Amino acid sequence: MAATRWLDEEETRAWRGFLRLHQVLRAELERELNVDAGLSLSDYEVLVGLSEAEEHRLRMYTLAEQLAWSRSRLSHQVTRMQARGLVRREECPTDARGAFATLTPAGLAAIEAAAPGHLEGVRRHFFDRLTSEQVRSLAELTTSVLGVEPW
Amino acid sequence: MAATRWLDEEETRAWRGFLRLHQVLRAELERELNVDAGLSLSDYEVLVGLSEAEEHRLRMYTLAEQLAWSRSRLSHQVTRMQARGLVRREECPTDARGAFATLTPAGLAAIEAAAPGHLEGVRRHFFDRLTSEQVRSLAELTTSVLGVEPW
DNA sequence: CCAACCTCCTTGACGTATCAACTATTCCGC
DNA sequence: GCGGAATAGTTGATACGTCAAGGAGGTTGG
Repeated sequence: MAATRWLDEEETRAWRGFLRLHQVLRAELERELNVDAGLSLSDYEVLVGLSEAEEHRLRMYTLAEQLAWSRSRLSHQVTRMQARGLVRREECPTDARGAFATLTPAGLAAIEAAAPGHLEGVRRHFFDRLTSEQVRSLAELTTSVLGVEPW
Repeated sequence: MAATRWLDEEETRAWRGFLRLHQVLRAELERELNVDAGLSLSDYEVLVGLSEAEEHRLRMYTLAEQLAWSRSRLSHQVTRMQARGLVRREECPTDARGAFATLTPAGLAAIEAAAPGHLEGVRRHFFDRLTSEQVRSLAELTTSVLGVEPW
C-alpha cells in the first residue's frame, strides 16, 4: 500500500472549485428553472434527450446511458413525469422486456417554453464570465477525463 | 425581450461535458466512499469542514456558507450525522440563537480513515487524466466564474 | 425601551437519488 | 431446444435536498 498521494495546492483549488462551481450553478439554475417553468433540472434533461430523439422517443436503457443515469433513477423519474403528463411509456414491439419513453405534446411544449430562459441563465451565470479560450479548454478537459464526447 | 442566445457547438460541448463529468465523478466517488468508509460525499464534506476548523467546530451558518449549502440542508445533514455519532451540536454562549456543530472523536476517526482512499479515487478518476496545465486552467476557470477562491 | 425587523436555526412535506431485490425476457453454448 | 447467464426494466426502502413556514433571539431607530 503506497503512501497517500495528497493533493497539492493547485489541485485542491481545482477540485474544490469544480465541486463548488457545480453546486452553485446547479442550485441557481434549478431554482430559476423551477420558478420560470415548473421543471426540475432532471425533468429538463429527460425532456432534452427525448426532444432530440427520432420520433421523440427512446428506449429506457438508451436514455439512461445518454444521461449517464442508472436505470432505476430514470424509471423513477419517468414515473413522476408520466404522472404530470410530460412523457408516456410505450411497449417495444421487438423486445418484450423493453420500454420506450415518449415525449407527449405537453412535454414538447414544456421544453420549448423552458429552453430559452434556461439557456439564458446558463449564459448569464457561466459563459458570460468565461473567455472563449476557457470554454475551449473546458470542453477538452471533459473529453480528456470522460474519454468520449459528452453525448 | 431579446432573441434567445443559443449555445454554439463548443459551448454545448463544454456545458454538457461539465454536467456529465460532475455526474460521473460524483457517482463513482460516492459509491467508493460508501463502500470503503460508509460515508456519503455530503458526510465527507461536513467532516472535512469541521476537521479543518479551530477546535473542530463551526457555527452552523459559517459551515453552511463555506460549503455553499442552505442552512436547511446543513441542519438536516447534521441531524443525520449526529444520530450516527459523527458530530455533536453545541449551544453558542455569545448568541443564544446560534449553534455549533462539533466533530466527535468518532467523526475525526471516520474522516482520517476515509481521506486517503477518497483522495486516491479523486486522483485515479480525475487528476491522473489531466495535464498540470489543464489543472491550472480549471482552477482559474472556477475562480473566474465564482469570483472567489473556493474556500 | 419597545416595536418592527432581521438573523440563526429547525421542522415537515415533498420531490429526488441510490441500492438491493425482483420479474420478465432474451441470448448463448451445447 | 433447453438451461444458465445476461439484459431491460420496476419497485420499495432509505437517504438526501429544497422550499415554505415558524420559533426564538438579536438589533435598531424613534
